Amino acid sequence: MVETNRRAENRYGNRPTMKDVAARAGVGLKTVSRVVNGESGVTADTERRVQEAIEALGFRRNDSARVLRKGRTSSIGLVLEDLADPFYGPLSRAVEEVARAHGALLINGSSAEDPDREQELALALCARRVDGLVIIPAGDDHRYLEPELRAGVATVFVDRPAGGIDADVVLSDNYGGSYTGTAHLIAHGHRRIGFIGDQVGIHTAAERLRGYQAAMEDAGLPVHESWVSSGDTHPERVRKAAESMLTGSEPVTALFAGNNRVTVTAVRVLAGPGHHAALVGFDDFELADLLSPAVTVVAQDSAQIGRTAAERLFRRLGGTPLEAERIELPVRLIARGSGELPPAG
Amino acid sequence: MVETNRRAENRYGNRPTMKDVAARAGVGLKTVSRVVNGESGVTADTERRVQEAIEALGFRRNDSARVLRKGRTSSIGLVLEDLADPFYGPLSRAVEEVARAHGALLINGSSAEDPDREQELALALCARRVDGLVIIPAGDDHRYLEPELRAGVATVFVDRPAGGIDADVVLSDNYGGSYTGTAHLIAHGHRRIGFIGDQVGIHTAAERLRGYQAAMEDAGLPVHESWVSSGDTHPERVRKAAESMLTGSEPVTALFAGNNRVTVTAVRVLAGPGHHAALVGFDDFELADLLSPAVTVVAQDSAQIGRTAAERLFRRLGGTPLEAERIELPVRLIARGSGELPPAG
DNA sequence: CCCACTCTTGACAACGTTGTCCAGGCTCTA
DNA sequence: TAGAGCCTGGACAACGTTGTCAAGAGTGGG
Repeated sequence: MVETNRRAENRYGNRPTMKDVAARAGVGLKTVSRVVNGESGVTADTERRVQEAIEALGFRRNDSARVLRKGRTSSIGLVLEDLADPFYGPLSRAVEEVARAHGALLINGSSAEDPDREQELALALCARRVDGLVIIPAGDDHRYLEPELRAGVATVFVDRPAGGIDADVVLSDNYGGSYTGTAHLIAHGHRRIGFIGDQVGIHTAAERLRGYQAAMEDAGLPVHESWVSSGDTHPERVRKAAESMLTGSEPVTALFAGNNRVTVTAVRVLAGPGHHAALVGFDDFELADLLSPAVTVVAQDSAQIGRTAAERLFRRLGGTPLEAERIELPVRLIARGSGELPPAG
Repeated sequence: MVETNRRAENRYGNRPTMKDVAARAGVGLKTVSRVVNGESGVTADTERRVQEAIEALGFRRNDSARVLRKGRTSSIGLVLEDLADPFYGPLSRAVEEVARAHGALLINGSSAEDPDREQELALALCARRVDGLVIIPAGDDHRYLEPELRAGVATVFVDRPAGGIDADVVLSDNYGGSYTGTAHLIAHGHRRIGFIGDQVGIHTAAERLRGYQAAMEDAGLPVHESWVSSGDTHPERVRKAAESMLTGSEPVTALFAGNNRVTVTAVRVLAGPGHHAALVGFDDFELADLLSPAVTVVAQDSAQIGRTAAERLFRRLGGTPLEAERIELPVRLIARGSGELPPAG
């Protein structure tokens, strides 16, 4: 009686177990296990009886118990910034596809760019004993993962290197892409070019800024301090930054936007009255080609990044011993028009 | 020796357990459990010793074992069509936020609109013993979930009702939205309006088609058979459909696009030379306001849909007994210009 | 006809955690 | 100072599964 109560309270629905199936089919526990896992060594007749019992009871194997016994969960974790960001959708999907090909499920969570939340999430995933982790870092100290790495949790970082630990990282050629994009503007006659990017604490943002600066310097162009704006990518801040660059005492004739969100805001500003400037943005986005002018971008392939990271992770899981490596993927300048506007005042 | 080997082979890294922590701290197993779970009844001194041992060994509780014992996983599953689709990003994120507020993790997977894959995923999630499921159906028979529902897995469907079982569903007013969008075109003088939608087997697609037809009928307008095209949303098919409607013997002067992917393709077609027509699309999309003409849409709030579904799910998990319910969320016509083009030939 | 072998089957322990329950030591009061 | 009561800590079983191992049934060859 007490036993019954406890079960009814604690557990949902009191699901049938292999024991129940075994009892109903009149076979041993292990035989049920064999059938459920498609192992050999069960006669057709026995298997049929077991299958019938499974059907009748609506049995479904409890993977928690299985995991406990086997030590592998066949699931991997993905910590990203924001699932709703169009950059991460394809990335996440690509990771999922690779995981699926390896028979693994994907558990993911958004850090909302908060380092504490990143850590909380990553550790929660480790507590679930995911086999591996793909992390898009929000923070810059990942020593909290040391025990996990030692315990064999395969870990690959994406978009930015890990801080304080030695781990794989897959990222785009941010510096080179930014350099190329800026050079594109210079090649079309621009000499006063503004840069609006994300907070410099973020690795990608810093790299992209560096690429812009190098391109300017290599072209012998000065960079007026009012031409560089780094900070959060909130539309209002970006809008103000863009407007002051376009109307200041040293007005720019072109803008380089440090990421997709900045680019979109920049497009909106430039669509406003009286603002004419060329534009190149980092990250491609849907419909960029249909705007007028169509927006020239430095495109990174987020699906490719996700795929690369996930494949690396499964190679590690497969047992291949690998040194921590930095894998840099190329980016591609897609010229569509907005970068070719002449710097006519 | 044999024991050691087995562990080293099967398990990753041989993580420390509470037993190891207990041994190192010189306390009992249960005391470690108490410290880890923040339970009372442990002196400050004992707690400190245990904490030190945890730090030193890099112990992290194994949630699989915990789940096995407790019967609840504090995780929910989300089965959607494609994480990379911009409609599902915000939805997924919203579900995640609600889950987070309830201390649960989100496991998600893409069905790729394949019913078999949907089932495979949903059942895999059930095997992990997720506490609840949010499903965007790809198939139309969900009786395979009956044992799970009986076992207490809270389940909420999104976007389309479940087939063959009695379950909650959260969806947009597809019929009404489509009716309103079509009526908007009619109000601006269009009499020959084409409809391009997804496969009619899909509930939302059928409802939207119905809305279009009703609006036409209520306005006393005939619907020429060549004006309706249903099928997959592959750009090439949509492009052909649109072009034949625009250039056929009964050319349309306006298009109603049944979902965001169709809308985008339609925009591309209309941007081509010689094609002039008004356009209203179902689903809003980023930058719709920056195109020329800006695209008028019937917008559904995917984040709101996700939030509503997840909240419903957690109310069920909280123990509130609820009848299966159909929750229909309103949609909103956002007039931006492309719907107001006059039907001038 | 018996032995050796194979094939099927089931008993049992273990995975790492938490709930139950009891023991021992302490404090406080009469 | 003895007894009652409280607080801390630990032994043990159980969660549902799988790996190990051994027993029993059946088969074929000598």
